[in-house]
Amino acid sequence: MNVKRLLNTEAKEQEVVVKGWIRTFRSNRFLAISDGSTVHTIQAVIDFEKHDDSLLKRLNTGAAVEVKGKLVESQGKGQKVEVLVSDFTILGDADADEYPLQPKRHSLEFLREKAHLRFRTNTFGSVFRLRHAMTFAVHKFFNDRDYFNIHTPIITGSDAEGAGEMFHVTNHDLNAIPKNDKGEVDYENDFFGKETNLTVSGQLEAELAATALSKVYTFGPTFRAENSNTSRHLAEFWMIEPEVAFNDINDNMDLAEEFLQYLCRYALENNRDDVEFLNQREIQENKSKPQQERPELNLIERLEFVVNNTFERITYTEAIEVLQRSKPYKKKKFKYPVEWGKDLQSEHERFLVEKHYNKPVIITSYPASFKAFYMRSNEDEKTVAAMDVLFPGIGEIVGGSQREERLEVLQQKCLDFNIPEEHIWWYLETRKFGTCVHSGFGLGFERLMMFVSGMGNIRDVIPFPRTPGNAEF
RNA sequence: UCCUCCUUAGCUCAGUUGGUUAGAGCAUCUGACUGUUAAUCAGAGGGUCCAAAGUUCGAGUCUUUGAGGAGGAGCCA
Repeated sequence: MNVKRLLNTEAKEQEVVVKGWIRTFRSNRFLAISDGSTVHTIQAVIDFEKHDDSLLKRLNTGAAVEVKGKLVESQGKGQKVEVLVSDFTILGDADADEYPLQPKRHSLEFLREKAHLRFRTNTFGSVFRLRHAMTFAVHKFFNDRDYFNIHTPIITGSDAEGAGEMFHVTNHDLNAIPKNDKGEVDYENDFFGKETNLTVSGQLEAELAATALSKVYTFGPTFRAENSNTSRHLAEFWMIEPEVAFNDINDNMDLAEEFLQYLCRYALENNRDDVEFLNQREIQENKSKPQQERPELNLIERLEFVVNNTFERITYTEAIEVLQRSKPYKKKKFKYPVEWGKDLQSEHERFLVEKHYNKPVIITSYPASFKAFYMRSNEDEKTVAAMDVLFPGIGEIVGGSQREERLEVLQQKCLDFNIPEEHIWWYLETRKFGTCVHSGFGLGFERLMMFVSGMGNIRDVIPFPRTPGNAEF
């Protein structure tokens, strides 16, 4: 039985076996053992007079142990039950001189460099249990609503997405790259016979499936070779992309809102221990920050806020008007200009979400010029049926749109965006045969994880982050 | 890629205007104590002050360059 189940077991002096790793050994008597099944440890009480001193000395933080004994009600105050140890075995030593994790606070930066061991801390244990729960909740949400999970390719020959810089995939000898007559790289004789990359989005392929299975979603790894050095970007991340036939942009917004609320509620209801631990961690961390930088709501309050409030829905044009009427605009506090046709900057989004509306905001109908080719043109022909969901502290957590389903309009867009039709002939054929209104969006899984865990750096919500200059482990 | 900041003991951090032998807490080791909750108490050991070059009688402290890290911007999820 694991620690999580043992802690919820009635103590009747029954014989139990616990295997796990030592967190602390206090007073030569009290062993706190974690097996990762829960944020809590189980206390094992050792009668030190009955055991060899040299054996007790090896009960260091980090060592793997097996203890046998009776499960009894605890005499102490911190826990309900504990194990009265009759026998214990040290399965794996952890030399206290060398083991880097001590029963004290470590910085997240330090633990990031010890990513192979950071699973053993309370914080990362909670984060990664929560990550599993969110993964499960994503699949449950869609499965319960008759969606089908589609595995879109990770290696792609499609270069039409334009979502960002791509990592090349090749089998060529990089020290002697074969060139063709024109002096260009000879992809014809490469493994796939054409230029290939790691996917930046499964959306185009998901659309193919949606135009037959109606309701589909992808949940897979995504790669961007952008040189982005921020706390919100990774070179390798996981993205969820639902795509739904016959949904228009409003249905799409409804879906995104319901989905995000479901996930936040799931964390609160099913991972209460971990969320509460992370809530306390954040409160402790904020104590050392100046009052201004502390969030108004704590983690649990923020999750409850999302669950209990509808998202504000405004158009890009309305957002510009709100910003132009705002105090920071009039006092010239914004660094970047606010005018129709200019993209919203982080400072503008933050103002709308964190100051003006003070709740999640969905912005729609962006000018076509700074959105992707596949987004559906609105009647005004200046804007497209795009939507961004903005969250406090995170910024853009969801980006999506109604897709352009009219073949001629899409062909014209390809021309405008310099996308050769022969590159995406297969995509265009969905518009040629039985085309239909359809919509979808992308949710960055790690951005969601930042929100539900309260972690401020995206590198701390994925086990082994991939960022520019770092692919350790 | 750009801007700003940081790098001092195993970890978290102090270190004043450039001035003798660079400090604290935790961890480690030795001992005491033994129903503790990051146990407590006493003592001890532990430093290439990120690297290189420079200014200076003298550099942890000032300058330049480099490396690593963080925050912000851009791009986005």
